[in-house]
Amino acid sequence: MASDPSNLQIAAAFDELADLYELDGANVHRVLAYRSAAKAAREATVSVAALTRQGAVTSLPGIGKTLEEKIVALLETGDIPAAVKLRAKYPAGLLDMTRLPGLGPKRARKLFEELGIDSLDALRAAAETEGLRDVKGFGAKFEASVLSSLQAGIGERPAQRVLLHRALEIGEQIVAALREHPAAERVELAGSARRQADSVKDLDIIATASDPGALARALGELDVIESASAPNDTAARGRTHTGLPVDLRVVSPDNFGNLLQHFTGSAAHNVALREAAVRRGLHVSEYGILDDETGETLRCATEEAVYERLGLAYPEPELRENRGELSPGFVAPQLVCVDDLRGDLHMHTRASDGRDTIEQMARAARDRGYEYVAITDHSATHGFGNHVTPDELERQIERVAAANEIVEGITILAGTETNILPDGSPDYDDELLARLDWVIGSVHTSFGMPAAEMTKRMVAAIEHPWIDAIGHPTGRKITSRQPYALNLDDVIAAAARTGTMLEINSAPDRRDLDDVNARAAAENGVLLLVDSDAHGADRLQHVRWGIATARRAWLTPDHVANTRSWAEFSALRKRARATR
DNA sequence: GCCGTTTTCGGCCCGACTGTTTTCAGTCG
Repeated sequence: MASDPSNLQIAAAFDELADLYELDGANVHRVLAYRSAAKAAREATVSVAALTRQGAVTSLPGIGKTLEEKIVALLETGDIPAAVKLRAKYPAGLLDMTRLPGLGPKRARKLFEELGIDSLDALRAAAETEGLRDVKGFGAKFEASVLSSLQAGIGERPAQRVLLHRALEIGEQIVAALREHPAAERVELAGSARRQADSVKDLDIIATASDPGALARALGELDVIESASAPNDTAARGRTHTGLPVDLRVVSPDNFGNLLQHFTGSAAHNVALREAAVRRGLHVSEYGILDDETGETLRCATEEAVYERLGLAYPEPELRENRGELSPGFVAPQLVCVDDLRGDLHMHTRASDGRDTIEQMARAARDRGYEYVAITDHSATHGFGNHVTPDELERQIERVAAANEIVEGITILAGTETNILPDGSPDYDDELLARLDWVIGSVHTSFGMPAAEMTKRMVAAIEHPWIDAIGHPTGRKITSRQPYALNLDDVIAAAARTGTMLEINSAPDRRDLDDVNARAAAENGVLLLVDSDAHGADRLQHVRWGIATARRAWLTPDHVANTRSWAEFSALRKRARATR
């Protein structure tokens, strides 16, 4: 029997239903209910399928009786009857069509019903023969826009998202350059980049200036900008040479807080914020806060003023995802930051696929202010010529001992990133693992196992007496690889039970665990690690991305094991507890 | 379709832009 659908699969089913109902012309709030349920499933910290079997799924926000029935159908039959019915009614090509600018579900459906257009190809053909203008509400400009969009490849695939580190590399340059401009006063990055999301689709910048028009025009003159237009004195829109859209808004200083808050989002946060405001007789927009009673609009120079007027504690941008930061009892956590880290427990050297030596890595770590590092090269079965045989690992232990003599001011741990074999065992003998100072276990092979087997494999590794931590626990790559099938609630429970740490791997394309799962782990008493997984000394700084995820997971320094001193951290390792 | 200091029905965020219209619905962020 097939295994239960994952939370991501259930979320995808709800998103599909939202799309289909929207095409079907359903009430917008009903469509929103499905999208909100998809978000709830995506962000649930336990298995939604399991929750459904326990009859408790309606405890999730936005999931009621009807959606519960839909999940039950998905569990029992593998599909949802309403989706089957609607798929038969609306060809999949209609959804591709709605990716074109100016063509939403209503208009796509109209073209389908009146002209039988059911794909991008059919749409192109109709636009080329000027057939679209026969339909009321469509004209020549729309035909031209369709052809131009298709020419540009829009619609072929969903809009490309750029990994955060790539976007910030450019975004921070743009902000720094604009700040240098003589007309600039305040310049801040907003949007998902400011929230440190996994990936972004554009950059939003909010500014104040003594000469707004001059600053707006300055965007187009930056080296990183390929082309830009400044339609008026308060806005500019451009594109970087890498194709990333950039929006700049220049606002009056007494309104800066409203705009920055509005454009930082997230959309879900802003919707919930405005709903909370309405309950207090207030209406929030990017222009201010309108008071029903007085009819007056309060303009805010700072974001803090916006939240204060609404009677809400100020949430750091990383928390603004409507995951509890607007709840009445919200108390802003003291989020962990890069400077809190005192060690890095996952990095590679030339012994496997790293570029630098043990000493180089250790010196670079010491220069960052760390007290300890673990050298964790890939293990015996890693392959690609990057593996460390058992003999080689013994020599590596000696090399680490030697490096400890040479490099002062930091403790270097002899470690490994051992492969977790399909049966859950590590690929070195226990005696060898016992001689190390530190062991990370990671899955690098057999990603395709069913959830039940993969979970068993992972739990076995967690229960291993010498495996201190699990590296990149879900195997996801943000834009290129789905996490492997895994019951993370079982993994988290096992980690909590055994005192095994779970890593937030900081590689910018991993950030694994992700924000939602890392938060769940912490809430269940698991200690998280923020590791660089650096393959060179210049990559130790990647912890910035792991810290970004940790902050989005609401983590304080207490939740992160490697914010502790060596004396404290050392005692948390399984080998230290075993010999106590 | 969800939800409840507006509790079992009737609400459910805000504003700009656009093309096609003669006053706005649909789309977008």
